[in-house]
Amino acid sequence: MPPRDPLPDNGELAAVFQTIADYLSLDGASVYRTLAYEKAAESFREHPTSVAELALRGELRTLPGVGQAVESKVAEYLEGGTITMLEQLRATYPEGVLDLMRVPGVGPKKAKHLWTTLGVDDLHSLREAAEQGRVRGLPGMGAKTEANLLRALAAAESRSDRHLIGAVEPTAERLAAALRALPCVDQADFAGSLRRRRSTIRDIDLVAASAEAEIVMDAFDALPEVASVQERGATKLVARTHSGFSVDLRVVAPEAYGNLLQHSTGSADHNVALRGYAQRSGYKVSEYGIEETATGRTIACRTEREVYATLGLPWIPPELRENRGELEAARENRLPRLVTLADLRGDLHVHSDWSDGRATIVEMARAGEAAGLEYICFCDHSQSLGMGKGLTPDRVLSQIAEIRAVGVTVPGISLLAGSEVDILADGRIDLPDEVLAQLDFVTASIHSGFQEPVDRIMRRLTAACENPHIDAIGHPTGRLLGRRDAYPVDIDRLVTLAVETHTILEINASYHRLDLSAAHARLARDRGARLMICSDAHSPGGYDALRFGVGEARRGWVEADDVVNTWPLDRLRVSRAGPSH
DNA sequence: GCCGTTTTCGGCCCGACTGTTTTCAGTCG
Repeated sequence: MPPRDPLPDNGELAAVFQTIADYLSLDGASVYRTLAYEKAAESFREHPTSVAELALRGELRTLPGVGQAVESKVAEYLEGGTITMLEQLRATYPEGVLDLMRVPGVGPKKAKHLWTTLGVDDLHSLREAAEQGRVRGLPGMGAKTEANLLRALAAAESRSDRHLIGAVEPTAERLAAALRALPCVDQADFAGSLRRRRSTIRDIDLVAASAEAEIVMDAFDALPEVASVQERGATKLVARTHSGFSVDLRVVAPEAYGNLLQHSTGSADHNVALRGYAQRSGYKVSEYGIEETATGRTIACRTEREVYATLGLPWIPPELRENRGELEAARENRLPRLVTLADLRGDLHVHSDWSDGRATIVEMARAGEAAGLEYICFCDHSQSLGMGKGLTPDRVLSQIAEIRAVGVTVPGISLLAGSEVDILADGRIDLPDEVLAQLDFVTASIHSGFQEPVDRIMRRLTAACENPHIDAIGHPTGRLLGRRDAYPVDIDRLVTLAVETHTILEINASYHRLDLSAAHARLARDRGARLMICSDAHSPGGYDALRFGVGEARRGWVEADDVVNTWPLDRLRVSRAGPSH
């Protein structure tokens, strides 16, 4: 039987094997077996080229975590679009039970129990059961569990229809590139919240410059990533991609491309404010041009810069367009000189396979060098991190030696030895001071006790900031976008503390975190706190995340000098030996 | 289920925390 056409992409294969893993955990399979399927899913997700083609060439087992069982299941899926074992699991458990496991506090055991004893088979029936007080009767589940469930469900619902920027951007980039490749298209870009670098995005806004809107829209409709077109007018269409994103495409004549790009980039608040400002200066702004009210003359702008220039303003970076003072700043010529990706000289938060990273110190060093970095700091987890992967004091000392040794063999990049040390629930730091003192740079993070009240959390953060060996606080609020809210942090007090103790606050660039958030980063920066934008890379490709961190920082009006990893290493070293240490 | 100079079986995934317990199961990182 010939393989399916078109071949499934890596994301689809990863999703299939992740689903098998989820079902197996529900089914009570061995943890190792479940983990094996998860590992295969991750391998597929991470692989840069087509996994399906790799399988057809018989080379699938070159991927880490793929053995005989996974290989034959991929083959089965490529042939028939289905896997017998998965179908059997589907027949046993309603698909909605898997959703239950994504609610914080519900794992496979509770999900299965909720289903077998209460008949709860999706999020909706879980909410009903909790509201009716039926959950608290189950063994191991009391009134508090029930209340936590309801809170988690409410939080999950309020963020349901937004996607993470890192999940959306590759699709948006491919679609924009496909438009640019059309002969009748002069220019095309994504606009909207994605261009403003918001951390979550509802839909993809695309704009194209062309005199042939019909042809552009026909071609777009025919793209392999486009699943269906819901609405279509003369210059605008709304479509859905196979990856589940909603896309708005607007086409305008090249003469007015700047107007459309500006209009579609938004935000709505920025545009309302801009139009008000324009009106007072005698202009009317729309996506088709700027009308001079006195003469009725319309000025079409090919570029966005012309739009702002026509109104007597400098170009405003998209990340600032939220009506949070950017118009006043532009008018008074005091827009910030926002930090850029090119400004970053180093990355102070990188993992290796010494803890939960997937690559060796050499591999991470080479990849950092290839990413254009001058220095990186290995901050592997300390002993309390689970999975037995955190480093004991002895292992930390061995790792320091290894980093020094590798540093000699990879001369193009400076390697620092650090740690991402846990701030334990009682405020203790997970490594003794004499070990911390050996390290070049120490970041302290909270990885447990998220439910604690704000004063307990603050006591822990205070202890970390006041420890002279600790240089930075990692992902300071612990939020996981779309999955988990921040633990309660009094950000005002944390920033004050950071300034007083010269502790750096991280903007963790992983698009699952982006923590500090833009709003918090702006507060920190206004108060003179030092920041760092770090990838938290766990693999060679992980440095890619830096651009998301830069986007979040720019939304927080952060300039290069506010960010210590834009500094040359010498300046960073001097500062570490400075007054606070 | 995967892996391998400790090698074809037996490790791998441990410790903290929460909420419910009267000694611990489930969840999370």
